[in-house]
Amino acid sequence: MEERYDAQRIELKWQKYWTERGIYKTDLDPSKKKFYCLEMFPYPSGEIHMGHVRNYAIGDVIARYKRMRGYNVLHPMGWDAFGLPAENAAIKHSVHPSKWTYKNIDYMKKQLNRMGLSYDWEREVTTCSPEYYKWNQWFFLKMLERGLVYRKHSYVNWCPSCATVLANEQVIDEKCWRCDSIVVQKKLEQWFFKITHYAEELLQGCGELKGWPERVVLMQKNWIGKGEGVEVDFPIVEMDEQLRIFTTRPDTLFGVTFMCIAPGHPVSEKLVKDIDKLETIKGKYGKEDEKIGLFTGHYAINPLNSVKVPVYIANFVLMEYGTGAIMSVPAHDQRDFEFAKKYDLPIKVVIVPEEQPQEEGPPTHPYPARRMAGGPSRVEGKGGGEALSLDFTEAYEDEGVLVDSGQFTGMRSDIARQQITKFIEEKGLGKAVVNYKIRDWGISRQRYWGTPIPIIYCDKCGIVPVPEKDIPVVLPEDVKLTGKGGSPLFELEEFLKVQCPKCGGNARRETDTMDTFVDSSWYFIRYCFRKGDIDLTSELRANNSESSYWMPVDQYIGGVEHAVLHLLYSRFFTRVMRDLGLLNINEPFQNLLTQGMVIKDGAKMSKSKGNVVDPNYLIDKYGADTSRLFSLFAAPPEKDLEWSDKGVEGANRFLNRLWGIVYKNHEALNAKRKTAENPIYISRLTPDALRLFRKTHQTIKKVTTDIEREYHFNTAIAGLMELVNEMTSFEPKSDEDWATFKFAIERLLLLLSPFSPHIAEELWETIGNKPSIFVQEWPDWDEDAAKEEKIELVIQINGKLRSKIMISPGTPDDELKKMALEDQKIKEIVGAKAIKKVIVIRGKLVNIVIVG
RNA sequence: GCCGGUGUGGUGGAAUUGGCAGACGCGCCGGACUCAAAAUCCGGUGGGGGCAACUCCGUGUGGGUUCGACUCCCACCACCGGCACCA
Repeated sequence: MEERYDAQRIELKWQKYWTERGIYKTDLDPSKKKFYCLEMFPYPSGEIHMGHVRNYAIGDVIARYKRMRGYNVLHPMGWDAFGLPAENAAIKHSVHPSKWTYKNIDYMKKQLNRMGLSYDWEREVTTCSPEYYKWNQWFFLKMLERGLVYRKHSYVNWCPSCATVLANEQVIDEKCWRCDSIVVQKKLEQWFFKITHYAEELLQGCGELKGWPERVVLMQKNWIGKGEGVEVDFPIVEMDEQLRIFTTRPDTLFGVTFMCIAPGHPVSEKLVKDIDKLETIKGKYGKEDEKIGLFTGHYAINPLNSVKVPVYIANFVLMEYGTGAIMSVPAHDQRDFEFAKKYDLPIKVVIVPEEQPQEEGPPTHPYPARRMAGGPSRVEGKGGGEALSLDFTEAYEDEGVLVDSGQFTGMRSDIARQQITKFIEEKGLGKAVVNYKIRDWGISRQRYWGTPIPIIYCDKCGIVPVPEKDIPVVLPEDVKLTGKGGSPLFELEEFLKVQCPKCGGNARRETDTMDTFVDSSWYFIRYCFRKGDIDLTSELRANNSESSYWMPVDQYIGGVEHAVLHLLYSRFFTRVMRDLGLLNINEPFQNLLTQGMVIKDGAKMSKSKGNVVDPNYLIDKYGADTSRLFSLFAAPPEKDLEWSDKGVEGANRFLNRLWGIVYKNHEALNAKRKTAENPIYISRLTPDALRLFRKTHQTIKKVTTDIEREYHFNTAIAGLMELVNEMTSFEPKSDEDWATFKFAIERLLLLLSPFSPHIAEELWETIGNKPSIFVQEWPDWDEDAAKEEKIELVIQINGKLRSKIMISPGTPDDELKKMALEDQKIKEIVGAKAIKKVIVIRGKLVNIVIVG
């Protein structure tokens, strides 16, 4: 054994050993309980960063721990390999995206292996390979058959200089993330996945996500955005048109003083003759800063009270939500209020704050001032209270009591909502409806490096899906990427020109590719099988298929930035696949851990801020074990991790100390076969040895429960450090001492092995055990052995710490009370004062309550 | 604006059910080793007061509940994150 801890040497040694023995290869084994441990796969950008190190260190600890716990663990890794950066690199460096991507994968795979991660590489997924994206196309075709894919015109984010559609997340402050051009809205014909078909189910399914962080579930719920309300038809005066509106506040229907419709609303062109003015409004559509409107000259009738109200075109009304038309109640909606002020429209109050019972004081005002907050107030005088002051500064949007609302006057607003809805339905004026904020998922991208959409356009037959037998539609490689915009596929005749599968005539292929989020929506299902060109659907449909064994994922780990998009899409895809008879689960991810960011100098590490720490440098200098240990020790996984050079050195120091202890004793440890597990030894232990023995059991307990309880690795590692501190001050002399010492070291190495696998494996061998430590079982602790012989009893007087005494655990309450009262210090303080009460918490404390 | 989260020493963070606040690490201070330094090892380290035994204060702020509150309740402040004309 070498005196110096040489991380590089032992890490290479054991990585080679593990790979050669294939100890991470996983097979289906129905006799064992399965555990599917998954980390979000990386985009092969070129190099791993600290975020990856943290993410994958967390996942690896869980995978290794579960394996030692006897689970059959699936722990795979792959590459989210399609995407725009590859195209950018291609243009900049004149390399093909494919070459660039595969080169990056090669390098990053080496980096991951240097971290000593326990992946089964035989299941590696690379989304840009035809054998993978073929199934994107297959799903597309099946969804098309089922009406879950459709094509429509819609507004999309368009970068004029790149000449491509951008995803929402690629638009930063209304600018293109790549070239900083202002992104515009452009109407384009695009392919959509009908995720809204599953909106209700995805919302309901949130209830099943017990193992997810609450905030992520909440973000999903908010994203789906269910709104229950009612649609009401307002007839337009002197026209054969109904204006259908949606509202969640039917209780305010009597307060309608005007109507607004979206500039893109189909009726808008019928109502407005001045097209120029309409275009002006359209130009300001969706702009948050100002509300502008245009009076159409037309009026509509409120079907509830037959009041005639003017109809406006307004830029703030969205075509995409509800019906694209609203009833405006300025007294009870802030936006309507602002609009009414601007265009001098009437404001009619129909809800006032509910009367609160006043406990004291004269009833100077019928409503508590606190709740009025700038809202409407009643003017004293006119008996019935119908006269209301209108000089308030903002809309009153809270609940209250209806006034001036016909037969519903006096009703509480929440009840009125139900009653008016019922009334509308009975009279046939409209119907109760549910709206969702979630929109269908536009998947068309005018990019090259993605999955070709398997569609053919024929002049005679129209839109023709590529027949199933003809997929994959392979992405051609011999293209020229100029960066001038537009898909290079458009220039490629061999790709573009195709025979129509229906009529055999000349036809043209779709040149758009799929959003890369499609790739990542089901990759975790592909991992259930070996890599290669498999017939995925037959594998999925097979009896006792590997997917039914492995799915769902037991633990998913990744950044919170995917809280909505990727996780929502995956939940959607899982349901689609279920309905295609390919899966028998509803939710793909049982438990989700969203790890925090890696922070340096108060900001997320990023190249533009120049505060990145290169994992290569870290592993070169300290080794993978130190790097892993630090990233797990510095903060609990779900919190942000503040980078600290000194902290890394601390982690390294700990491993060095451990190495030193073993080095100092390795010959003796190797010679001594026996460990202290045998109770005969225990009875003969010296007090020092007994203390170490007890600490060892306590540490097993602590580390195990810390891992089980919310993966609190930071405190688990702190426990390991305590045990090492204990060992440092222990000098074995007798056989019993050595047995105790060896026992402590062996347990420590087992407990350390998921965190810092190489050094644990090396020292395990050094002290005379056969590799691999990872075929060992996770150690158990003995509750009795972990128990302290004497524990401190805290004695408080009136809740303040006044004395401590040593007691035996299990001393009865009466005894504790007696001991506390007899304590010298306590006697002095209590003196002659009367004792009101004594509270005894068994094994912990006694609190004496005295007067004065 | 709406929703959610977080506030603990010089610092990253502990504290399982309301029961010793500050585990463990970093830093700092002192000591050992050394010609010296680094590394390593040993000891100390929330703040104020006291020679000392000891004592008072202390978990963002202000209240409350309780024998007892970092923990529960109410109000507020600060920071972080998500959504944002969603009718």
